[in-house]
Amino acid sequence: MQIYEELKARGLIAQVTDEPQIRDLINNGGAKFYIGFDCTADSLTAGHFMALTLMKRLQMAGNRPVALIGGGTTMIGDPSGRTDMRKMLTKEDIDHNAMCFKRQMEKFIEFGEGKAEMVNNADWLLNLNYIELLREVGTCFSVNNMLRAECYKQRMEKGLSFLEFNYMIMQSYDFYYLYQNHGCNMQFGGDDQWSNMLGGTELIRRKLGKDAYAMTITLLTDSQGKKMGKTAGNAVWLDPNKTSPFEFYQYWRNVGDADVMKCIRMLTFLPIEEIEQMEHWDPSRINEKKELLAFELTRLVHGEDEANKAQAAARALFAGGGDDSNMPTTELDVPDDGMNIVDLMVACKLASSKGEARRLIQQGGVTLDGEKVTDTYQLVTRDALREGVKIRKGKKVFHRAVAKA
RNA sequence: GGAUGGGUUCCCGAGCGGCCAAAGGGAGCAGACUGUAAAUCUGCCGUCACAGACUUCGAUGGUUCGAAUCCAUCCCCAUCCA
Repeated sequence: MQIYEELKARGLIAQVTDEPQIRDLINNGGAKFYIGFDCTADSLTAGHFMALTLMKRLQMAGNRPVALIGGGTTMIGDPSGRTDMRKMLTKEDIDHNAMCFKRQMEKFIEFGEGKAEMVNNADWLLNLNYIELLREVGTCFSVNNMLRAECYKQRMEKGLSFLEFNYMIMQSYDFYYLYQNHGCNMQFGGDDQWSNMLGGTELIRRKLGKDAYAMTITLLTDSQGKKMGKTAGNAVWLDPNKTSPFEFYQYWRNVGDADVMKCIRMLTFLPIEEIEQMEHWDPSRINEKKELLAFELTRLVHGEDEANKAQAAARALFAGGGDDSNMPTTELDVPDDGMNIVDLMVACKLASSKGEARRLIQQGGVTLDGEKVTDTYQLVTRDALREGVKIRKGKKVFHRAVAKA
């Protein structure tokens, strides 16, 4: 099976500008494609992960990936899929974030001579001259058309600033620039990027009379149509300091039944034939699939060792057994007379306030070393903490607290 | 620049002088049921020294025994007019 067919079989392709051309191009390794990443945070998320896997898949098929870090576009902020303006980031924050992105990507994709390239659009966007730009590319954009784009339509009611309105032009310019200076003939992105991407192919056609291609990947949504890769409104990060490998594993271990196969198909590198086989597994093996998904993804992001540890920890905790050495742990400075359970929970970030910690205890949701906590004043001695105690919040959150040596 | 309607707790959205830490919904958390799933039901859902106290309703001042609610100024947003 060739790469285009494989992507299709995995359900990754959402929209394409010219299917026969694109198929031909990527199946023959003739594409040099880019994906842009706006650096709005200091770590990539599970959402970006899919884009990274796509780069890798295409790279394995002989195509050349270009990872574009949006040091320039982040200065503006993409209004697509947003109901209000993004927080404005400072140049320093953006640079810092771009560095973090770079480091994470390098772990996953091979950069270097003849391999993947990494560019930062700050390098060309930041020095643009307003009047020149207007005369050069401004003439190629029809405001009437832009306003018809879905991404702006949604914003017509809530309000859209001129700053954000220009995002599409900047992204289009990126493609135009990369086409000319890096030989990029294709752009990939999430399907919320579709109109921005078309802006680029259009610009290239008008300015250069050449064809460039665009293709979007299906956003990973759960069976209810919600974007995946978030817990409680927070992103699942790829940075182990922000989302530990254990938590990362757990996120995927807990996906809904209806979403497992979709995730395996879209995110893992298991051969497509093997995945088709799994479709026919007995329904009782559903948890096997979830473990497989969680393990595979953790392995890809954090490495084999971490994946093994996370899996061992999860099995120990949920299937009984004693190996709790890989549980998320907080080291604390403990006073001589010990710590109150409530304070302990706040210190371990298991509760965001003491009130919340108390509530959890009152509702019977807290277990300390296997014993249900009933008293909000319960003291945990320093000796106990020196050994380390196991706190369980609810059904699934396990945490170890240990006194600093 | 003018006219009108707005800015309420994570989000949407009621409240329009005391009964308001503020209806309702969503999200989230916990409990029950389960399979570390979904659906459902129950409870919780500003902070603390949790009896009670303290801080919050765009900002700042003011009126009042008392303000999210009234007044003034300012900032921001939407719609229409320029």
